[in-house]
Amino acid sequence: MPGPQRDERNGRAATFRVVPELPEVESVRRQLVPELTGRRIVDVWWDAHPHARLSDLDLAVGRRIEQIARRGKFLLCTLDPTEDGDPLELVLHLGMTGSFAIRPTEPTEATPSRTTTDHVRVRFDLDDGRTLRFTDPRRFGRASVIPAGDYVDRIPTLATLGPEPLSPAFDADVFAAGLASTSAPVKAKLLDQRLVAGVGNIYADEALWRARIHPTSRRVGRARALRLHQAIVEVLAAAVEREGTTFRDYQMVNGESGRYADFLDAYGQGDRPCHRCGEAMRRTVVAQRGTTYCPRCQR
DNA sequence: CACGCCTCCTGTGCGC
DNA sequence: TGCGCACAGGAGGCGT
Repeated sequence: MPGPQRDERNGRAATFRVVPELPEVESVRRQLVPELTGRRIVDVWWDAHPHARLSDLDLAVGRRIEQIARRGKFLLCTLDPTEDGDPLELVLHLGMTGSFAIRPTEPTEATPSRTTTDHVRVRFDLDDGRTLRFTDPRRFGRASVIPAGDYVDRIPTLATLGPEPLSPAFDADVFAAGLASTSAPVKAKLLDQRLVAGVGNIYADEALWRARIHPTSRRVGRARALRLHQAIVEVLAAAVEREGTTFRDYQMVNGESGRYADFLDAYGQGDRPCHRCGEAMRRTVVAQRGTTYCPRCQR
């Protein structure tokens, strides 16, 4: 699951968190499936906060988790139908800093005092004596129970979410047409979630580097769009295969400076030589997001 | 509608 | 040592 990682930038070590994107969320999903499928939720607690994106979680009490699917960066848990036959759905989003843990259920009298500092935002007590904890320091995550599939009214972003990039629904021609009919920077369109689902800041930079497209490019012709389509699929598929581990642990080389493994070619590579042409990678801001690219091979 | 800027939040690094 | 500030970003809101 996403967690603190080592960074080495300009000779200084730093820690930061891996922001979960499609591969990381898929990895989390695969870990949750064997633990949660078939389990009944017997009690729920959640953090009341003015801006908490947590809603109607009490509706999950008494329900059984039937399936855990993923759309983009969302986890979708099907709950069994209510007495009147309406199936419910638990929608989860990790935001920037969300993570899950499954632990033995603690006695209720032992828990309240811990809630302010441990950043646990939601607890789902399960019928097997364990608790699913949703921890989210920055509160950008979300957890909502909705009538199954009622995205248009309840979670519009899900209703307008683009195709899954690792499925046949991600059509190259549709993608190219979508890029052709816009004036926004191509990176903004990748982050937008409507052209393609699940791409975030890291894999947007990686895919653009691989396709040799400048992140601020506002005119992406068909040939480059097809290249980018292919790059998105390759970058995400490779990351899913690595179980969403975006970064490998910081490693020392001959007792000198450490470096990333070769997983990342763009993100976080500012000032380093481009893995393809050796030019110094450059850092800028696109769509209010830190962006790294090669000024020579990405035009 | 499309685009793009602003805000939510908090841990962390860095300058002084 | 400690203070204050900048920075990180997914998604939602809002102004143009």
